[in-house]
Amino acid sequence: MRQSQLFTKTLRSAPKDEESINAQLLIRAGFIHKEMAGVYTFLPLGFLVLRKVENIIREEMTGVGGMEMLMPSLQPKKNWETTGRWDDLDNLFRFKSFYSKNDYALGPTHEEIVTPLMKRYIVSYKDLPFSIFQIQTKFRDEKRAKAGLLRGREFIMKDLYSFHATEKDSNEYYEKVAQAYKTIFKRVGLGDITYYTTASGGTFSDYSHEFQTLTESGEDTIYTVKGKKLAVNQEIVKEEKTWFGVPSAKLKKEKAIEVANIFKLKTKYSKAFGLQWRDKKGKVQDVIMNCYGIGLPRLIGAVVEVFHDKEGIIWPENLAPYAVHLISLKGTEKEADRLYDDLVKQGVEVLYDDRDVSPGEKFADADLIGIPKRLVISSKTLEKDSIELKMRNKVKGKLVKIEKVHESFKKTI
RNA sequence: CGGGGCAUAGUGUAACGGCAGCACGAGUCCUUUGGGAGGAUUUAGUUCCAGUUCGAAUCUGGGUGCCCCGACCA
Repeated sequence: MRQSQLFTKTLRSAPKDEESINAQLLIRAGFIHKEMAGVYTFLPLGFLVLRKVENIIREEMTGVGGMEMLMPSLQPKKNWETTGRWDDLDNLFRFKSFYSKNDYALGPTHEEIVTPLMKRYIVSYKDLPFSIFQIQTKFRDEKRAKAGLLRGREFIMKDLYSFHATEKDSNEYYEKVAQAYKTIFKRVGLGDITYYTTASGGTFSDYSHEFQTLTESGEDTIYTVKGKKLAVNQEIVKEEKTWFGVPSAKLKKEKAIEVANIFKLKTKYSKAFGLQWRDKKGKVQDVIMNCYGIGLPRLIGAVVEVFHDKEGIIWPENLAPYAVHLISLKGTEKEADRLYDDLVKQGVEVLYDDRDVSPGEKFADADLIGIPKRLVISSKTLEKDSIELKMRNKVKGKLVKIEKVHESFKKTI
């Protein structure tokens, strides 16, 4: 991508109505645009990041056997009445059609769609187990949208639903997906600071777990167990005296963002909709369900909250919109064009700053946008038949022979 | 939903109740090019509705929007 063609511009200062770091940096750098509180447009740069996250999640969900599909956001009132959530779920978007006067919900989650749907397909023990997932826009009428991408009213979520005959199978699969989630957080660069916690929701049990990423801007408080990759939610600390043999008083208090949440739904929804299966003797039993969610924008927001400095974003390699930011300084247009074409041919994702602006502006924008590798080509570097490579997370760069980069970027850098 | 705050050009910020100004951005021209360059010139704004007043960005009332704290968060 030639930066001169990119229609978004960077902003020197953040809009004054954004205080969260993720929103400030993502808006300034031109990744997102706020349409209203809790609702953002993903601009070209942001969309590339979104696609990266999406593909990582897709790979891992497919890896645990999830079959991808797509369910509707627009949903009938009836299904929500069946589970009682039309009245009980306070952040459910509900509205009436102007013409037909029918009531609709905008899906905040999809148990009300997927459970009755599966009645068509689940009949006998032979049909179980399996899981499906989608990556789709959710709507939640949050009383208070906040912190940029961390809590929106419209956001893209990956939701996986699994269907089982037995509790044992359900529990085993639950663990399998939890492992896949750990891999996802590792791949997006948050592995070291993301904790698998027992959630506070509902009964104190193993019904539900959260993945909490440590960061100062987090809205949750968790207690971590020293030396172990374990953490507990605040509410549970109050209820329990010890946790994995550690006295509650000795747990370390930390702030975190809830980046994912998984639930054992048991038979709650299958009972509501009559989703059942027949065993070998023909006996009818309720299907056991689990669900597993990750909010994509929130995950991106969390990554920015964790990886940034004064100058801007520092993308983990797997999420960066481009692998390389190629910057050409005055008088090197020909060489830079040639290198850009070669890199594109080699399949390298490159943002090429070919704009006619001052070097300082190019460097400042590169730092703000936060692509991991920066290549600068200038008359200085060309004197040494070289190009300067600087990593976004390092202070100093180094010279690399330009011919080698022409031959193979991957082998050289 | 309770509490607090804010609303002026694309962005950031000024203006006693009396001509809406500055910077950045954007456009044009010239010069400049290793850490947000300089000159000339152009462009664009008072959240909405009422009220008070000779006169309102400014005062009053209401609406709307946004931010923050709390509550909530399948």
